[in-house]
Amino acid sequence: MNVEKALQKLKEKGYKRTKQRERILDIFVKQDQYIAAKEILREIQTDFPGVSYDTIYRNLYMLTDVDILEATELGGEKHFRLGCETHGHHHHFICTECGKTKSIEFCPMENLNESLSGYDVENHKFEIYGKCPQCN
Amino acid sequence: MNVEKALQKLKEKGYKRTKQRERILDIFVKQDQYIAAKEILREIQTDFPGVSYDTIYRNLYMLTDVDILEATELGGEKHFRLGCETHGHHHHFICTECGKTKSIEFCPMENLNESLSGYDVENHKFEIYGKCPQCN
DNA sequence: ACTTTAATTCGTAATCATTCTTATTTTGAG
DNA sequence: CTCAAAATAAGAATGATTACGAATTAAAGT
Repeated sequence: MNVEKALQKLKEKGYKRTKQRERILDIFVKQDQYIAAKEILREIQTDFPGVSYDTIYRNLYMLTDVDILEATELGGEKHFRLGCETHGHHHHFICTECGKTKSIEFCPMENLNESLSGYDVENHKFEIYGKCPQCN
Repeated sequence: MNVEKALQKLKEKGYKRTKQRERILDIFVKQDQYIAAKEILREIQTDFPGVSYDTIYRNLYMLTDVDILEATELGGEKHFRLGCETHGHHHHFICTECGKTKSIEFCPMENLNESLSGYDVENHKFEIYGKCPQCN
């Protein structure tokens, strides 16, 4: 996924192209890791000193909504990363030091259909935390 | 796990017995589900109108520390429940309606040791969300 | 290019969970 | 009973997130 492709997708959905949005997308395309809202803000302020949290959050949630970003909660803060489109459903190892991730091409839900009969499964979360080889 | 057993465990670790602590434990023993700090506060205030959040959090964290409670983050809020001592490491289905849980006696980490060589795994989270048979 | 209109952003205030601080109270050992 | 350590109360502080009115801007049509 690159910035232009993402903006194209947004256009199809009726969202406008703004400098701030381009910049936000740019950050995610360049960094393959989970990023907190405040880091996005800090990064963007170098170009747009006036951006507000409202703009950051509104865009992050919107981008997550249209499946350009993925969101997760790390240590009480929401973090976002570019969605992986190369493969289907999967999970992540997440480095608690640098935020970089490694895809885990395995979903534990495959193993336990029968043990949840009677339950309406809506969602699940499987994340592995630790230090990546670089940070270790 | 019952209240007396828990208090006994605390005594062994050098923690004192207080009315507030008894009451907190009581709530967890009676409710087999994840509970947010504010719900604990509300419940306790019927008996101790003056309890502060400080007391709640201090105790919840302490009880988690000594493995009497388990903690997880649900929707940006920390939630706690009585630890399941009848079995070892396991995971949970969590009802998003009532907070009740069902133990999942299966850990996905067993399946992927080799794919994470070079990574220092510190922790993991596997939770299934949905509606339990009663709420469904 | 100009106008219109709705989307978007800015600036700031409000909210909510959690943590911190200080003074006071309680517990349990001796 | 006395005392020191532990625990609590009360409220302020913090930090992430959300909300909102006013101002700006993108883009679609004229």
